[in-house]
Amino acid sequence: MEKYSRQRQEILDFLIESYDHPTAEEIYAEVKKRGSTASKGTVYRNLNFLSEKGIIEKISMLNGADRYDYKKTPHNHVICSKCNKVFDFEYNFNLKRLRKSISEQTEIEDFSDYVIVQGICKKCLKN
Amino acid sequence: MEKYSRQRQEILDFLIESYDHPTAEEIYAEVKKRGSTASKGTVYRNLNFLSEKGIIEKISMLNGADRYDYKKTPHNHVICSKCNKVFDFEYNFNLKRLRKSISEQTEIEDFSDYVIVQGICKKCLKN
DNA sequence: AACAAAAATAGGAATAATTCCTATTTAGAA
DNA sequence: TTCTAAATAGGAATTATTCCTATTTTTGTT
Repeated sequence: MEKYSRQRQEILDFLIESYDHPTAEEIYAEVKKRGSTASKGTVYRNLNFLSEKGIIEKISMLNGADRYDYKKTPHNHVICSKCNKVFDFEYNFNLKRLRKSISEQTEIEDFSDYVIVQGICKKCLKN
Repeated sequence: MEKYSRQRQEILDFLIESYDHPTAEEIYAEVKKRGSTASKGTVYRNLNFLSEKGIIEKISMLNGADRYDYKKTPHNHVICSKCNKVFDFEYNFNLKRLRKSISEQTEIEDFSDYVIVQGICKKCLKN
């Protein structure tokens, strides 16, 4: 019996059409611009709600604010540790084998269906 | 011409013998306990310094403070998204193929030599 | 050993990101 | 339409981290 408030829907709608992994602040600014009454607290609460439900993904950054991504099709993330830009990539990890290996070595049992890699982007390499 | 101050050395020494990916706060508390004069600012400054040099790794958390890890031998991290515990694991990713694939799909060119996976640990699954 | 310059420190203020609080409003079920 | 749980607004509070500046330390040079 989910109560989907107007605000929650507006936040989700924006994420669905976003392709650039916005921060909570950016999401707040954009939905406000579009006329939403959502407060900052509401934005954070809903981002957490949606990511706990597995509808969106919260991406933890090495520096600066977390970013959010609607889970369209399964994909992985690679993050530039200098400028914080997040890129999507697809890759056929052998997930079954990977999970087996991890659960043999650690206490982790339930897995995300994506992987995170860090690196440095072309632009930042030049500077 | 590296200047390795006493404080920097104390911080690094503690990380070298740590196996549990402590936060800056925990590192600060522990080196203080051992008699270091290091201030919190110094701890943060040195953690950033050491991770920029590639000597330690800064691990970005989904919630709560970042964690730090001395780079002993190359290994990957899997993080429990509930309790934030970080586990090490080894896995033979085909890094060459993975990197080629990522750089074909994104702007990333320079890569970290490890991968991050998220999941939920046994203990948290029970609750 | 003494000196100078660059680098690093202490300690606290400032900032950034996020969560928490409470009175009010709203969504959805009956 | 009414009721109640859930959600909201808006701001205060908290947490994590960076920044600031006067002082101290380190290291290379004599």
